[in-house]
Amino acid sequence: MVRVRFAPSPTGYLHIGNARTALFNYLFARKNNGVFVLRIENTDVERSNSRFEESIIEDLKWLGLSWDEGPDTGGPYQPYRQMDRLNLYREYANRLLSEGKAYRCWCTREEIEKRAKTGGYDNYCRNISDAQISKFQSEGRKPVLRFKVPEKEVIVKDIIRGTIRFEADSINDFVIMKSNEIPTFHFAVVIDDFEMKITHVIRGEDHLSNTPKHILIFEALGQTPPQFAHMSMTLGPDRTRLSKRHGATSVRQYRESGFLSNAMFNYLALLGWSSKDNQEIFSKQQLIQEFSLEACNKSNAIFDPAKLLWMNSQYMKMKSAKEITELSIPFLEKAGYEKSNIERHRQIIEKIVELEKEKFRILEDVPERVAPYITEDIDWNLQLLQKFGIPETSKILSEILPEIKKIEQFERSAIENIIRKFCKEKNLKTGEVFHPLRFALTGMTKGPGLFELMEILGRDVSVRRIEKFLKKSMKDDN
RNA sequence: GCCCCCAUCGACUAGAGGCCUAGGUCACCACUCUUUCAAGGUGGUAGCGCCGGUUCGAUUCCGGCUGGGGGCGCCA
Repeated sequence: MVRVRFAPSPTGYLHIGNARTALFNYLFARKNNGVFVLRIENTDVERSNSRFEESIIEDLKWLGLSWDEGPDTGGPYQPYRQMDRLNLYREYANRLLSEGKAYRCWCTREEIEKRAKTGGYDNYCRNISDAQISKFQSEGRKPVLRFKVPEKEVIVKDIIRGTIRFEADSINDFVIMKSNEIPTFHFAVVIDDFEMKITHVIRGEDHLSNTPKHILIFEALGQTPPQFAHMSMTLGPDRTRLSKRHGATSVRQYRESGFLSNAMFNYLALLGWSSKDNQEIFSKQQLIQEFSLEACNKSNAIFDPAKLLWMNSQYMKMKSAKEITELSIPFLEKAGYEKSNIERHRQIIEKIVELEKEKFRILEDVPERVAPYITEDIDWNLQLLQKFGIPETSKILSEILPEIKKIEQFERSAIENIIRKFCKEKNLKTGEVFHPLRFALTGMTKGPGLFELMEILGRDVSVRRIEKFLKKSMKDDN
């Protein structure tokens, strides 16, 4: 039975890179009918914050990465939390201590730095006398527990990278229990991974160099290490680690600017993994079907928001107008429209969305294009009409207005007939009429087809807007 | 400083010795479609880091160099 885990530390929002790690774990678990575990690694009491834990969980859910297990609380699955498992770590730590595989170290950071020229700790406390220990104790020092690293070469067998050897003396005795009796990452991960019967550790390459430490702990505890798969890292455009200065790097930020969960899911899967047949758009099911660790790329990948944007536009097209409308509501509210106003215009919004759907890249694109249809006051920026000439277009509009008023069935084909007839009679190019008309009606130089647009607006609103526009353009002209 | 990983268009990648005149996608450019903005269609620019081997033949195998990334914390 395949069992994998995603183990974020709640020290910030869910990062794009972490989300990708979570995704790969998830895909691997689902592909193999395995179990996906979420474990919150909150042993850094200084930096951990439950606020971040909550946001990470929300974002994982949003991405559709659901986990399958949790501590026994009776309710829906909670994640495992390391701070709830301290007794467990202490138990194993004591065992290593009593077996002589770990020892107490009393050194201060300053002392270590002073002694060691390069590299880290010099294993000073491995063999100190009882007298020294009493002295340290009497000074009130709190010891840490260090792992006694055996002198042996460690071989890491990695699914993605193959076999990697680490020299015998490349690792110093490292801390496994801090002086506050909380385990360090290296220790807690190992204990949890075998306690949770994790079969495959899929994580970022930044942990590759730490893996020998982990393997050594597994061995000291008489456990067989899980299989490892170290994924390439996600970098920013300047090839350095993706970080805040690269702009939006959290899942949350993309979510809030109107990216679709499925698009993000799909895009992230393509970062460091690809199918053999050039396919780029995958449903979640297809991704689960096709995914394999062996097909993962070894080299680091640069996160490209432009391709994400394209991917998102593809998913926007796939959604129905109804869905897009529904999803847009928060963005319309954010753009300043009252909830009641949005509800009142719901049908109209949906119609516009239907017409404009393939033009949206993200949900945040919706409000602008929907605006003229849910608000009364149009703010005409006459500059935009400059190339047609304000006086000329005003003349055309005042001439066509009576014709529009006369249309009985105010629906697109009737409107089209009248307007095209008008163009012909006046010997005008269609563009000379269509563009000013669209502008007068919506205040925009872009939008749906003119006739569809007018049908949606209705005769009353259309007439009123043209009249209002004429009034404004005359005034500006003088 | 020591250790580890990586190396194909600007980006994501296909390629697992001859199928490569290096393929696809994003971005970019041009053309096209068109009542606008888009979308779409067609085409284009652009890449195997360098030096040695191995081989009849290297993008593909080996070594070195260079470059990039990561690790060496009482952070995870």
